[in-house]
Amino acid sequence: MADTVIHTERPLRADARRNRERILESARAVFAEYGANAQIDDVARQAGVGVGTVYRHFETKEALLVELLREKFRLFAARAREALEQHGEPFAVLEDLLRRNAQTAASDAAVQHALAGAGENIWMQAEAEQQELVAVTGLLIARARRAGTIRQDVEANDIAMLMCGLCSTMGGKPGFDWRRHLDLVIDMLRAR
Amino acid sequence: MADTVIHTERPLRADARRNRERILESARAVFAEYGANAQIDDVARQAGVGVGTVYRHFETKEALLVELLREKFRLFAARAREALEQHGEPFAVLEDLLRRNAQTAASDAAVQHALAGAGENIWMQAEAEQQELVAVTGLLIARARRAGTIRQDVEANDIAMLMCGLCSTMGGKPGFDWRRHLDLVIDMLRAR
DNA sequence: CACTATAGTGAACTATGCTTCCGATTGTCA
DNA sequence: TGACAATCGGAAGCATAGTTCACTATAGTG
Repeated sequence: MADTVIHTERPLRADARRNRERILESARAVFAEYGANAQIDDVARQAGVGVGTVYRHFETKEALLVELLREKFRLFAARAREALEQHGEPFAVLEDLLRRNAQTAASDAAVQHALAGAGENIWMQAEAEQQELVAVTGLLIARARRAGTIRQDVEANDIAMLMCGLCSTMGGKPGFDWRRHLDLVIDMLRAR
Repeated sequence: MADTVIHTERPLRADARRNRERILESARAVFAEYGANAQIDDVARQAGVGVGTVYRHFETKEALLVELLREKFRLFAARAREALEQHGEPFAVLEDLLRRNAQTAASDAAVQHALAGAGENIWMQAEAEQQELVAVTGLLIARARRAGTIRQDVEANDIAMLMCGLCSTMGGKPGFDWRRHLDLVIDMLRAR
């Protein structure tokens, strides 16, 4: 709503388009490494532009973070759609998807932050993309359910919650090994 | 370590003792309701003391949050020890414990925040208490394992991670129902 | 009851980091 | 190429919230 730009969008000037892309690129890197606490100034510096330029392209810092989270959800959804094309054993396909997504989340502190619970606001603003992801995941689950290889009572939102939970263990708390934990969780999802 | 006060502690003056208790009480309430973002000023106001007084008792805001988290871990550990005394079916005892702890976490936004991944620093400073909790949980698991009612490959840290994960789903993200999720998780822990 | 060490108070200070603003630049188009 | 609108830059402006400190109040003690 707040970002549904209406006024007929004229094409961006060449330099503006270039800068917008650079800013997103740097933001991806900076927030991935330092989490949502990284500063706009850092993003700007890394992109080789002034802060003002960042603000020309993104209303607020939050808007930038939201855009990045949306990107990630879109990526996850795209992967899920791909998975849907595959003809292997449905549970195995799902498992592979989860592992890949976990790996992606593990290398992005901002995503962990958003999924792990803090960053409510940001999550909310990416709801459409998240819903889309849940929808596709639902199809994958349905298929595995039909094959009888996944617990019958698992729903798409459970997968979402488990992945969010997994993200909350990625921060490096001593004794916590998310890979091991993911192995367990995946095995727990299997049909008995 | 950082808080192992050495200089022979003389007993607090009566008003100081009273205020310290009031501050903790208010902090529990305020942080539980508004999370770790609540302000020291709010804690002070609620406690009916000046900010300076809060700082007389707690070096920093973080120190206060750490103390509260420690309290929670001590509570969880105490419950776990109680559970160890009980003679019911070991898995059922563990299940009951998890449900009660989840409920406690659900009513405390600061705990959710700390467990869900943000608040690394705070978590680290409560490590001793957390380790103690993991240790006792280990005993409960061992018992259930002997009874053959829990998955043989579950470890105490897995329970910890699952609970942290659960906390990350409590923030009220649309479509996420932590109670339902807990039911699933608990059932997934059962021996096949 | 007087004295003093301990404790309390809260306005002021400070640090951090997001956001704005306006003069300088630069693409675009006639 | 000239003109101008779009864009950029980054110092300065603000807002927030944690923390300090100089002064006042009071519990404990002889």
